Amino acid sequence: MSFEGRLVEDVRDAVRRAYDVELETIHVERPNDPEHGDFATNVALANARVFRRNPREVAESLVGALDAPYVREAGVAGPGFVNFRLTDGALCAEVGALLEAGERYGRREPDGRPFMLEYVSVNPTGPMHVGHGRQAAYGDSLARILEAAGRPVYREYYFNDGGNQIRIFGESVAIQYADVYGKEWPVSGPGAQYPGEYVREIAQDLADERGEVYLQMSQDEALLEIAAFATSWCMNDIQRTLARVRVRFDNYFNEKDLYGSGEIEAVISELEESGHVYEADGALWLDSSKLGDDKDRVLRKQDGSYTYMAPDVAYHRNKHGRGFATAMDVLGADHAGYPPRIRAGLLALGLPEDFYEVELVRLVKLVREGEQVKFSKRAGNVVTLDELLDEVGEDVARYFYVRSSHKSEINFDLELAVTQSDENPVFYVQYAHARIASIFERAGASPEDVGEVPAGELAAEERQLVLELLDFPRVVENAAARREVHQIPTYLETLAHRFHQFYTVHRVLVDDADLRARRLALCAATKTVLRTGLDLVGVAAPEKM
RNA sequence: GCGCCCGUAGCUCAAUCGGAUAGAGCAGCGGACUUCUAAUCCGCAGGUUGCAGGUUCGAGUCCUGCCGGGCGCGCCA
Repeated sequence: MSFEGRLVEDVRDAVRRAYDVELETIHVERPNDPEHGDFATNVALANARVFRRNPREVAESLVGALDAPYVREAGVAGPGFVNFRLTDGALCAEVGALLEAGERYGRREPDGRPFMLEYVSVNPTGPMHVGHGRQAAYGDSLARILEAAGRPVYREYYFNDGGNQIRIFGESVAIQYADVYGKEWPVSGPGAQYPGEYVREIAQDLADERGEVYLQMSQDEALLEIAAFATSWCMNDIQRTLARVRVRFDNYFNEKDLYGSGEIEAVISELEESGHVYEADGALWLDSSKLGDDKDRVLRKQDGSYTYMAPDVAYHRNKHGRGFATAMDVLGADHAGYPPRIRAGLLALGLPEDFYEVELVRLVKLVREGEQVKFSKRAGNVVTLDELLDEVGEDVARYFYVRSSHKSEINFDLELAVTQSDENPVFYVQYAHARIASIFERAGASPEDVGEVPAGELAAEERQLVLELLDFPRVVENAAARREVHQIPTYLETLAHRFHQFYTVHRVLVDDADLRARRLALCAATKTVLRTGLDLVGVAAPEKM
């Protein structure tokens, strides 16, 4: 158990002894100012009313009643905080426990029903762009963090290879394909066409692989096959890019399967039985306005075809049927209108309210030479994720994507990203790791060989470093519970800073055997946590830089 | 107009779900390498946390109202 957990229990005991009162929540935290001790609690302040005494007085009696051998010093401060200072021996022992746990430190064993996480899910009509990159980085990191926090995670990518967008996309490719042979493809309508060089590339590949056949067969038939070729081409492209940024999925779920299995019809009739649907203007509506949405939504259009909502509700229903405790969608902020209607549909089906969860990831604003780059798929001036990766590298991209809260917009200055890459905080963290590796190389030892941690007095920088290391499990837990991936980078930067401070002041490879062993243990522990933390956001921990 | 999200140092962002003197990086200025990697460290400067109220021992954090920005509000996906 962590010090925090132990302290909470011992403070609870102290309260019981002093006042014969049972408190539910006791908050222990690490003060900002080291002068205030290693840990502090505000129980006296928060519960002054319960005790009917002034907070400082309460704090005094709690200090008197506290029985915790690992606490060297407990004192009252400020308006009524109780500050704790731990013994160096206990801190050293904790570092030993950390090393014992190794890669498992900060991680819990997976337990409970699996958590379904859906992310990216971009339509196979083009390459991934920089906005998708952020969703991929966030989603994959969140999956890793949830797993570390003990939730088994199943990662799924939902893709649509039918529907209107795909038809238009197929036609766009067909036009270019015909052009390869100097022919013109008869356009079916005024619909939008996909711009971008990759359309031509697909058409060329199609021509190279299959030849002229599609110019001979019926147009409808040809279009189907061309669209199939094109979407599969794009899926390959997307998967290659994802692999490049170390983002993986357990399953790719195909929308077409929902049509084939009859699940959509089943869901529609179930909704009809629920009494939440009605017919109007020749269409079938869901009374979603009664289920938290802004207005009612159409499920089946006048022409008898479904809106996208029908398969999407069926899809989430399908997730529930597969036994997942939670289904979370990671979506771009431009899809903010989507969750309320899906939620409405699921509520109508009688699914529990907490089954469906959504995290919206803000879009990435691209800046080039101080000016914002407006881009849209339609205009064809997208900056692809691959281009970004070519410029800044995988580690920088992944780290930058998740460094700030997914709820805030980020500006990505392309020029700056390249020219200032040396000052990127990701290198700061990686450098700390490489520095430690270098110490072990010099010592002719391996971090795995570090055994017992000889107890002894710790210098201020060592204390700060140890306390930071011991905070890691809480950070992971917190990041998972709040779905805040950016807490990991924030933590890693603080930890790296603590290490660099320690490194500057204290020499590790000294003659004194105990001191050397203790400092090597500190280094090994830091290295472990840095590597684990970097892994949680999919960034490499280099041995050399 | 309605709904959701966001306004924190010149810039990019944090702030442990109400705690003590709001912190980092970059940019600026000044220091520190004959010793394990100076991609580092230390110091200085930089703030009315958009504005105005409210809740209480205590507010960047919670409530209300404004101001400013983003996104959404299709029988498109």
